[in-house]
Amino acid sequence: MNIGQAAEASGVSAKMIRHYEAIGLVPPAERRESGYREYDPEDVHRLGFVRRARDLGFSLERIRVLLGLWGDPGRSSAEVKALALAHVEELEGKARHLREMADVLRGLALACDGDERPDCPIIAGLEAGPIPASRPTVDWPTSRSSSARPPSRRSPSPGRR
Amino acid sequence: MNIGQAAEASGVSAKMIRHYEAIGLVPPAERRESGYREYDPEDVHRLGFVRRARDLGFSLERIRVLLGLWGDPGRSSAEVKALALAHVEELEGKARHLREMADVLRGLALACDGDERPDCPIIAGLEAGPIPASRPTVDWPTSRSSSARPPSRRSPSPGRR
DNA sequence: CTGCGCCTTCCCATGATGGGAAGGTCAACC
DNA sequence: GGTTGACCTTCCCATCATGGGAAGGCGCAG
Repeated sequence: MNIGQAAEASGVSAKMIRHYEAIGLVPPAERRESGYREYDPEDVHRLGFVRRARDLGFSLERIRVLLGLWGDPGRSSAEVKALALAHVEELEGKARHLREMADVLRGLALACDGDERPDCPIIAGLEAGPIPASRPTVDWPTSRSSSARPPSRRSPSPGRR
Repeated sequence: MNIGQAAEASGVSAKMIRHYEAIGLVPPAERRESGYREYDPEDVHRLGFVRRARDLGFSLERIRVLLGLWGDPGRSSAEVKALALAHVEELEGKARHLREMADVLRGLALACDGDERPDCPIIAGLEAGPIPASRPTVDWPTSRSSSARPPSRRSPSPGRR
């Protein structure tokens, strides 16, 4: 079958199939005399494996390892499990991070009236670091009128250039 | 102050400060005769705003909007709140997605003995379709000999597309 | 033979960030 | 003064996974 059919059958786009071949994630497909790639069910099966691993959030590099384990008759399920659990940790870490950001932002939004007035704790929070424990927003000598209307046009610095 | 100092004070790397300037996220910095960029506290303040917005997961394009709202005396807090809440939704959606993937994978891992034997439901799950419990019999020639592609059989269905 | 759809390769773009090279500037120290 | 080392400048490349599109070749129905 052609790459288009393999793509449809596996759920991996033709573009990606070529890419996976180019980076050596999957073995180079057979070629017909015309140069067309030729796929058999085994190839499609492998591509489906890759797609499902992607669907579970595995990076291509990890999938490379998974493919190796898949094809290794002497693999131990422990290896696979360890890889999977490490990945689970990673996914959960990312999810936690996203949720934390969402929580902080929702906290700010809750304090925001959401009316027609400009006063807004969300903006205020972004202005003066609500995010705990990151970097203390240096209290630079706000000598000039910079404490209220920041994004105004550039104020003329004395001298220079 | 130089870009390095502005970077340290704002928590945004010098590299990124230049980048933000290049894409027009922040106004071009003043230049000294030498070509060095010159930053004042207001610039640092704005960079800090950007960094905190990034820390909350806003994309640079959204931060562009936020900066506009920040500097707009006529903004309504409702606008800001709407933007923030939309972003919260997005963050939570992503978090949910990650968590779902993690759950599925952990489910597979729980079913995996993790011993010396090669049998592994994780691999099996990746091999065959949708994760749940269903298992459409896979009877492809799963010869794991890596590249023994036996029958280069011609696909009998000519009508492409 | 024509026409159309598929295939090929090659280049470019995304978003946010960083690495590093080649060369200019600043400030301090002897 | 001269040297040195830290800093700055621009420019290009890489990441990660994916896609868009151009230019040209192949396959098959009509």
